Amino acid sequence: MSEEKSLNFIEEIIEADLQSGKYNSISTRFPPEPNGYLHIGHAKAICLNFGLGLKYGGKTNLRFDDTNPVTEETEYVDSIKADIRWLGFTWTDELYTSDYFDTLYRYAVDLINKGLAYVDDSSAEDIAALKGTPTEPGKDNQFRSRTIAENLTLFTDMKAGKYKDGEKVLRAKIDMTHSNMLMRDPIIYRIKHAHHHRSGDKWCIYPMYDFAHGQSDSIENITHSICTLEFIPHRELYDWLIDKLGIFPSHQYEFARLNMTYTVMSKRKLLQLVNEGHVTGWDDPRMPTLSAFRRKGYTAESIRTFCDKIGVAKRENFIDLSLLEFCLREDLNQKALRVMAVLDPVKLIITNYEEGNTEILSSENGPDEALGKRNLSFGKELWIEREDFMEAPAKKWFRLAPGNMVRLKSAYIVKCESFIKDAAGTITAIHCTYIPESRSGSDSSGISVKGTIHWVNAADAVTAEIRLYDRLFTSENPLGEAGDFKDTINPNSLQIITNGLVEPSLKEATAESRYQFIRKGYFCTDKDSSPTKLVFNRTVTLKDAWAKEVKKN
RNA sequence: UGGGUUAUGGUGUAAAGGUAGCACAACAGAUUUUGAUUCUGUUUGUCAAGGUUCGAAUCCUUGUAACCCAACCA
Repeated sequence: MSEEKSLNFIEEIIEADLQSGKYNSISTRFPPEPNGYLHIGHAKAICLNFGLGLKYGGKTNLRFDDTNPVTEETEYVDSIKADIRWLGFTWTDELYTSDYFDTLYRYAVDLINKGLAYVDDSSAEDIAALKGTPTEPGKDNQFRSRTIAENLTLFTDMKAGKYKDGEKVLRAKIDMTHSNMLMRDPIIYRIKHAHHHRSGDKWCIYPMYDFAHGQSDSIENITHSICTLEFIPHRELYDWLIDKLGIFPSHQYEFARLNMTYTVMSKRKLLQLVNEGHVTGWDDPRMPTLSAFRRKGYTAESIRTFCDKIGVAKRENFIDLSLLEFCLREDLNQKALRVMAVLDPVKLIITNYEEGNTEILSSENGPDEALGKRNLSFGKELWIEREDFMEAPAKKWFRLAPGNMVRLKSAYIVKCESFIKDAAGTITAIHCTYIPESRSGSDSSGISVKGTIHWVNAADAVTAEIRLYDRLFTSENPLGEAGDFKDTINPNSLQIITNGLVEPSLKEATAESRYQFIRKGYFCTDKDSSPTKLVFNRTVTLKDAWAKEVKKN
């Protein structure tokens, strides 16, 4: 029986609210600013918000928090929608804070009329100077005492475009000595003569986050507004504004954002990686963005499982990348078709196999019989992985070595008789004999070997480009290192193999098809791939007990 | 040194005064035509010090540590 999963603290709050009759149903929202691509940290918030909506039969809106026209673009809006859909969630309503600009403006006027907001002519520096510090209270300035009528006129003029950027701001009149810095008369409207991706040039004043977010939640009747820990200090202002405006009381709850080893999760830093060319774009498979994970071959299912496993709490966390990879492998192990591909080929010649002979062998497509079988051709000359041969075998080595026997996956047992080296010492061919009675499925040889290796038939192998991705940073915690986080960028995060050889069944591979290249890892067709030039991305390696063995010695 | 938030194995996350559990990681073994998968087992923990109690991760006291807050960003 499935064990009862304990509730996270937000589910506990919701169940209590539902039980007490505070709400009959709940509403949540996912509120990204369209100023970048979604990353794995957003996936946690998406799974939380949409998951809650699904679990408690409530609605979950997608709301673009687009109050800053200079950073936001339609490209980002589109990518965000695509990523959420890919993750497998459907929003109730697609909304934009910019659609509330008229309402928000009325709210601001309302605040002025209540004597709770004023227009301030100070410069940014002057405002900062009078704001005080966490340990020292701030001070009032002369603009704070303007009359309601004057404030109304000035604010109308701000809206009408009579002032330049930065000349004036509208501030909430709260308390310049408040212990919470955010309550020291926060700026709620600023002047920006900028083109907005949706409202165009209609506005030259834009509300700040604090004057838009809670109000938008309220307008949408969001019951549980979930955000990350750093917004805790904002909650007091969030509640203050809702109270003074007398609008629907949404409530804010905060959880700890996701941090993960070997990556960074801030949009600003990711943008830097893109702009400075450390990666090829937001969907470069080394990025922690959802579009990058998708391109690299991750399944949406695995990311959802991951988000479920990491839980939701209020304490700072630092999750092992290996947990994500575990979720991925667990899923891919079920789904990925098994095929053979040789990344670093060396020729294997079966000396006792008849010249020109070809036979068709059958191989399973995966551990699940439902995945079926496919045919493979086999002949005298094959390609095998260079690293599967060792001239002087190590301890516990059970792959190919002089005099050693291994099985060629789904084919025959072969014995290494000799090998050829060129002048530079590189092995150019390995000569084997095969055991005709050892054919897979009808093995009567009675021989058992410890090693099984993959191969492709030289007669019909197809060349492919194979991109091997590794973590982007060498440090577990790039931000924790002294110096710039970019100093820890892994110089070997991408290795491109141009002459990989894959079995011919892969010729028909379509974009985002997922495979397991037997013994090498999970791979997926890249969007750059075409029938004339196959390109595969390594999604993740297989667990490798041999590599560990080697490391130990 | 103002205010706020948080402390449970290496990493996450449970335990609502009553057996510190689960997952990942690590380690050992079995199975294996992928050194994969699967299976079995092992190691490791309540921030500290006091107190209340038959009994404390949980309650109380006093400390300690980490994180957040001084953008006309969100």
